[in-house]
Amino acid sequence: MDIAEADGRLLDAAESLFYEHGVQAVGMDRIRAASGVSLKRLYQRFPSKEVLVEAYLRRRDERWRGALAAYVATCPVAARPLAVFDWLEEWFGEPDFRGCAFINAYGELGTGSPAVAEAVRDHKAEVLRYLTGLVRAAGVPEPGPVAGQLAVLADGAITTAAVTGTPGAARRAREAAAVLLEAAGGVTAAESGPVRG
Amino acid sequence: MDIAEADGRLLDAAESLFYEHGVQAVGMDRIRAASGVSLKRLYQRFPSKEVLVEAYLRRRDERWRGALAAYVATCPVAARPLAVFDWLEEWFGEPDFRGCAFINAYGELGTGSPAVAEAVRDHKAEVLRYLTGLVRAAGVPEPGPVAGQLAVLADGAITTAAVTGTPGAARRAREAAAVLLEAAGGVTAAESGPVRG
DNA sequence: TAGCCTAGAGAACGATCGTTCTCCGCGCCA
DNA sequence: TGGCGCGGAGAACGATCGTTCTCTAGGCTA
Repeated sequence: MDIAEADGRLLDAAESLFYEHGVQAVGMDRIRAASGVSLKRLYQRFPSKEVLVEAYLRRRDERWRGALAAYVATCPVAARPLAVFDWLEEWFGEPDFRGCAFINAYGELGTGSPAVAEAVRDHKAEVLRYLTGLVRAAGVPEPGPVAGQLAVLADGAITTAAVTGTPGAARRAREAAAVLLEAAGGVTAAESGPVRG
Repeated sequence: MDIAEADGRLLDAAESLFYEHGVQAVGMDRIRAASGVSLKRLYQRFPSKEVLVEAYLRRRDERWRGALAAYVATCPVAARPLAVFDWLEEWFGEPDFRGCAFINAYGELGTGSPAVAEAVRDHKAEVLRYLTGLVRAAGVPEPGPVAGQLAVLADGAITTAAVTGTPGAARRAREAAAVLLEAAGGVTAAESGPVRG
């Protein structure tokens, strides 16, 4: 097993275990068992648990935003801001959905680990940047405020869906986003039609 | 020290420590030290950490909703749904603000503790009930959907404010709520004026 | 004043944590 | 083929966890 594969296995195991059970509830030995990588190699590649947690968050950030962007890119430009919420609804329906990995990690470790806190802030900032681009491309003249509102709606939908265990919050957030986009933009984004349902 | 005072001191210590550092990062002995209540009495009143955590969440739920309702009740009926976000903004500015205690606890313990998960769900359900009453009293003919949207906005604002460390998300959420209320209601709730600023 | 119940202080217990160390077996180079 | 070094398995270490137990001091009743 080369280094790249070991890293991949470790981060795969870390992601599924940390996301499902929380960071503190998962010991390093459990990650060794799930990954099949020895403890020695684990500590060679990630010299402490905090480093592994940060690496887990940063890789998840890239993958999560990549999956979102790939879905959204299949929609016409004017429909893309609302398509974000369609993608969220699909995500909420997945059996292992457990809320926002970043908010969960921040709540658990934010005060104790500056590295984790920064990774979480970076993720949220990137998402806001991405949403701002979508809103601007959809024709809203001043995209900043609306993108911020959409980001708040998305975060709220994620946490609500996690706690209730149902994906309904995505629909409510989508409808709210449609109203906000129509109120703020010169384009009738809300009328561009639901991508799903 | 009688039982009531011991309970109060234990829950005070549990709340400040669990909320600031997370549940798993705080040991029972630290709660003993912060409360001044002996370990023996602690376990007499709360026979396990999970019981203490659930009691902490349920007391915080009552206090949190009580403080919100007390603030909102000082505003005219039509302005109350938006006053919720003014109260959030004040809360976000407090130095010990650390996000939503319930979402944090759920992210940390939700999959491992059904009692905690239920306490979190109960809290969110009570908040939604409260918001629905506010929206109905403000004259919106069908308050359910809008109240759900406001709940999503509030949760999103809380998590965004926690991660960014700034209270600006409350303003964005308030503006979004104003648009949604005006779009849905027969009353010009958005025009009832900001309570602050 | 003598005996008993309660409560507090803190040691003790077994488990588990993050991290390091030991030991052993297998593959590479002379 | 023989010595060497890297990697895996897992024991070991010190710390800390949730929980229980021991010991002692003090207030109440007879």
